[in-house]
Parts: sequence; structure tokens; C-alpha cells
Amino acid sequence: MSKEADGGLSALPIASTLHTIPARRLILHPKEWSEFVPIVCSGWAMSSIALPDGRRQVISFLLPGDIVSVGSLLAPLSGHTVEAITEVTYRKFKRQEIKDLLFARSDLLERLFTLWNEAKARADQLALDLGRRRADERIARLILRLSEKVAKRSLVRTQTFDFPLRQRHIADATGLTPVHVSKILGELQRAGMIEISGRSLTILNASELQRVADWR
Amino acid sequence: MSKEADGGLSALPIASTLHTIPARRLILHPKEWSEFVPIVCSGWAMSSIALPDGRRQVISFLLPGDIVSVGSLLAPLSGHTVEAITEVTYRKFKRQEIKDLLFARSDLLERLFTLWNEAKARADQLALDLGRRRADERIARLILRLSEKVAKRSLVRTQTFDFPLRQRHIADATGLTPVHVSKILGELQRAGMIEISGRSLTILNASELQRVADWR
DNA sequence: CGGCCCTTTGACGGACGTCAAATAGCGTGG
DNA sequence: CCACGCTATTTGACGTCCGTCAAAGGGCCG
Repeated sequence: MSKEADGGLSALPIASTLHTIPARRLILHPKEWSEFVPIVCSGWAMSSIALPDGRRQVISFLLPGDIVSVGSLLAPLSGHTVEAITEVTYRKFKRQEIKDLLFARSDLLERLFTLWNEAKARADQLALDLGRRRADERIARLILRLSEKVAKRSLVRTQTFDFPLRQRHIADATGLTPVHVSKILGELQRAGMIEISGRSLTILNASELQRVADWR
Repeated sequence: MSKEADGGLSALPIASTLHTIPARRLILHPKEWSEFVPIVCSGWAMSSIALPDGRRQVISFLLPGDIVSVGSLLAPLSGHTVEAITEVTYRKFKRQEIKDLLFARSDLLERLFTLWNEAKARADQLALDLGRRRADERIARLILRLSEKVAKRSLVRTQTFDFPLRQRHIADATGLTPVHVSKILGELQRAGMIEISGRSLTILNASELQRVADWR
């Protein structure tokens, strides 16, 4: 996989409009099927699905370069809510223009297939994690995955990175309650594996954290 | 969605070979990336991912007409184990031939995109179920989903249908233990909602079962 | 400065897992 | 056809993990 998470789509010669949205606001409504496809340019967002009673599950966190819903590029796909976590800027592309371009350049189409399969593989792994791993494992894995995702963008791997998630975001990503997330994060910090302060996270003991996460 | 779960692919003029495999045998190894794509012709199979220590999660049950891993049609996708539950017959198509045909007929390609997104949507829903629903909800939903899946194939909706799953299959699909599955199934039966006997299942009280399942 | 959300902590409860034993079913080979 | 052995199912006792509830700070923004 390349270092550009969108497969280079954002660098293509297609018309787009730039938008800015404050934290906590919706970027995509679950019922919406617009003619536009957004790509995140700055900030963090999350894609989730929800039950009528408010329970919800985060499917993926979106960082700069991520296409909001890869699957929606070529065929309708709805039900996902996309919400800004920090302030987010994003670019809206016309779906039809992307589609035309993709079909004109089979190399890009192949890249899209790969991106699509990666998204599916992540969804399957998420199901495995939620069905078969315990709270500390899930949280440690989330931290390590986000650490890798951030590292891929900054091109350097640092122990400390920007971490704007609230504990309720972590809870909705791991199928836990915010209270329990707080307890586990406290344990991980007291054990000297990580440190969270301000809006950034430091991995202090990577190998121990990986052991807890049952990594790879 | 059409009544043919593979979007009509199995009726296409492509060379294929027919295979038969006994229950409990593997159809696709997790490391394998062959040049063939199997489509189930008879019997039940399951697609799952596993951890080294044996814990595993069923991602989908495959019934006649189902393509084994839609995503693998156009780009590599591995990690899934596909195992026969009953005796299974399936047809192996050459990946390259399917690919050529799909690109020659854009109507079929569009159908594939739709199948693709349906698979992704099911994976996301699975994550929501595993992360946010309780045991009885998960099991009731699995039963109702399978009932619909079977009904779509037989073209009639009957209260009783073929149900070859062992409780460990249900456990691996719902993220539970076989013991707990047994308890919940016992409750559902004592409550008069379902009856399981031999290798078939009867839905006795659909509306109650739907209520437990928090259906739709 | 005030209000709101977030985080932390503890006590308690419920859901689900683990362990174990008894029974039933099912396929295989004699 | 029966005997055997394996696997699946059922059930109960008990333990653990995680959720719920509640209260007390802490941080952030108007």
C-alpha cells in the first residue's frame, strides 16, 4: 500500500470544492446519498453506524487523505454517519467525474479495488476484535492501529502523536462504555505503557503494549 | 436485489469445473490466493477469520448461489478460511475469465459493485451487532437473517427450513461460547418462539422473535 | 464566572465465560 | 446389527468481565 491513503486520487485533475466544518458536526448524514464524495484534507473524523436507541459503532476513523466511504464511489452505500471529531476540512468531488476518470484509467480502478478490499478486511478484523477479544486487547489494538495510521501520514514514526479522541469515541470504536474505557486507559497509563495528556498520546513501552494487544 | 445471490454470474457462458467436498473440509485455505473463484452450488459453507490461539469469527454463511468472497474477484483478498458445513458442491471459475467478462459488460460490473457494497454493509452491521447487542439479540437476528436468506433461494417463505448449523457455528458467528448459545437457544425454545429438531428450524412465533431481535 | 462535558473512582449488579459431568446423537467398523 | 468412540448438547455451580449508577473533580468555552 502506498503512503497516500486515497491512492493518489486527491492529486488528480478533477474539479473539487473545499469545505470547513467545526468539531462535532456531521459531514455525511446516514440517509444521504449525494452526488459528491468527500475526501478529508485536515483534522480527524469518524464513520459510524447507529441503532435507533443511540447505541453506535465506529467503523473507521478518517484522517487526512482518507476517502469518506470508499465503497460509495461506484455504487450507492448508505447508513453511515460521518462526523467531524476535530475541525475538519475536506474536498468534495463530483461522483460522476471520479467514476468517469476511474473507468478511463484502469490502473486507478485497480487501486480502488485494492482500497476497497482493504476496507473490507478492516471491517472483518473489527468483527473479530469485537467478537473475540477483551477490553484491554481492543483498546491497545486501537491505539497501535491509530499510531500506525498517523505514522503513515507524517512519514516519521514518533512515540508521541496527535490524539484528539475523547473516551466516548474509543468506547464507540471498541464496543465498550466510556466508564470502562477510562478504567482500562488508567491501567495502561499506570503500567507505564502509554501516556495521554492534552490532546496527544505517547507510547512509552511499545513492546508491552503490543503484548497486551496480541499484536500481529 | 435479485433472487440470484451471485447476480447471475453462475448462468454465464464461462468455463467451470464442478467439485464436491465433504462436511468439515476446507474449501479455501487462509493463505491461499488461487486463480480460481468458487461459487457454492449446493450445501452450506462458512467464511471465517481466526486467531492463532483458535478463537475465530464467522463473517458469513454461504448458501447455494453465493460467491466465495465477492471481494476476491478483482483484487487479492486473503485471510479468510472457507469451510464446508454440510457436504458442499461448488463450481470453480477462472478468475481471469470472470474479470474479462465483467470488464466487457458494464452492466455486470455495476452488479458486482452492488454485491460488493452489500458485503461491506453486512460486515459493518456485524460489527455493530457484536459491539452493541446482547446474546439473545444476536442469536435471534442470526436466525432471522438465515431464514430470509433461505427464503430468497427457495422462493417461498416457510416457517420451517433446513438448518445444518451446529451450536459452535452459531457461537463463532455471534461471538459467544457454545455453552451460552445452548442456554439462549433453550430459552427461545421454551418461550415457544422457535423449535430446532433434526437439522431443521421452525419459527413458531415470528413477531416475538423479531421483538427479541430488535428487528429492522 | 458559570455551565457543560469529560474524566475518574467506587460500589454493585448482570451478562457471559469456565469448568465439569451427564446425556444424547451420530458415524464407523467389526 | 451392534458396539464403540467421538462430538454435540444440556445443565448447574461458580467466577470474571464489563455495565450501571452515582458522585466528585477537571477542563474548556462562552
